[in-house]
Amino acid sequence: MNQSIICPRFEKAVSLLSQRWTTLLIYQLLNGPQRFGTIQSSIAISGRVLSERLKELEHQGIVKRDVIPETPVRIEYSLTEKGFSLEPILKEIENWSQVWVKKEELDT
Amino acid sequence: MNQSIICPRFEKAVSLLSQRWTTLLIYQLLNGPQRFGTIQSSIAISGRVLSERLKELEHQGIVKRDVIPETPVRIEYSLTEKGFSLEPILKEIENWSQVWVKKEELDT
DNA sequence: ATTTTTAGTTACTTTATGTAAGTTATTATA
DNA sequence: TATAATAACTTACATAAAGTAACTAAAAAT
Repeated sequence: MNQSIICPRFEKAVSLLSQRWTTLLIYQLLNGPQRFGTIQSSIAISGRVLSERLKELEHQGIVKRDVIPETPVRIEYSLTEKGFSLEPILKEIENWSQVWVKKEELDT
Repeated sequence: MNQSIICPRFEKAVSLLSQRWTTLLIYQLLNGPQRFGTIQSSIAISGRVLSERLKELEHQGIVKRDVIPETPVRIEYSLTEKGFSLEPILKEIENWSQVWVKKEELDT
C-alpha cells in the first residue's frame, strides 16, 4: 500500500483552487482591481456564485473589497498580497496549457 | 472595461484541474502506478467519482490504465508523460501552501 | 458450495451551480 | 415630478455534480 498521508496545507490549497471559478477569478484580478460587473462579464460565472466566491476569498484573505465613496458609490475588488502570491501557480498552469493543450481538444 | 479575453488553452487547463479530486488524484499518482482501491483509500473520493475521473483523465491522455494479466488480474493506473508534466504546477501549489496556509485555517 | 477480493456500476440522496426575477440606492431623462 | 437606468447584490427555484450504500461479475481460497 502506498498510504503516504497528504499534507493538510496542500489539501487546503487544492480545495480552494479547485472550487469552480476560483482560479479564473484570481487570474482575472491579476489584471488589477475590478468591479463586480466587470468580473462577471469577463468570465462566465453567474452573479450568485460570484458573490459567494468573493465573500469566501475575502474571508480567506485573498481578495480585498473596497468601497470607493464616489457618487454613485463604486465597489472594487482586488488581490491582497496573499492573493498575488498565487501568481506563480497560475503562470505554471498557463505554461503547461501552451505546451500540452491541443487545438483539437479545446471543445472536448 | 478590462475585457481581455482569457486564453482558451488556459481555460481548458483550469477546467480540468478545478474538477473536484482531479488535482489530488494526479498528485497521488506522482508516487507511482496505483490500483483503484489504493487510490480510493488514499484520498477521500467515492468509487463512483473515482471511476468517472479515471475515465476522463485517460481520455485526456493524462492517465494510463494497464491490465496486468496476473491471476487474479490486476489493474494499474499511472501517469503518462502529459500527466507527469503537471508536476511543476503541483509543486508550486505545495510551496504556496507551506508559506500561506496557516494552522488556524486548516479547519475553515 | 460458499465466501472473499477487486474493480467497478446502479439507484437514490444531498450539495453545488445556473437562471432569472427581485431589491436597494443613486442618478439620469422626459 | 415621475419614470427609467445602472450597479451590486439577493432570493427562489431548476438542473447538474458529487456522496452513499448496496449490488455485480469474475476469479481464488476455504
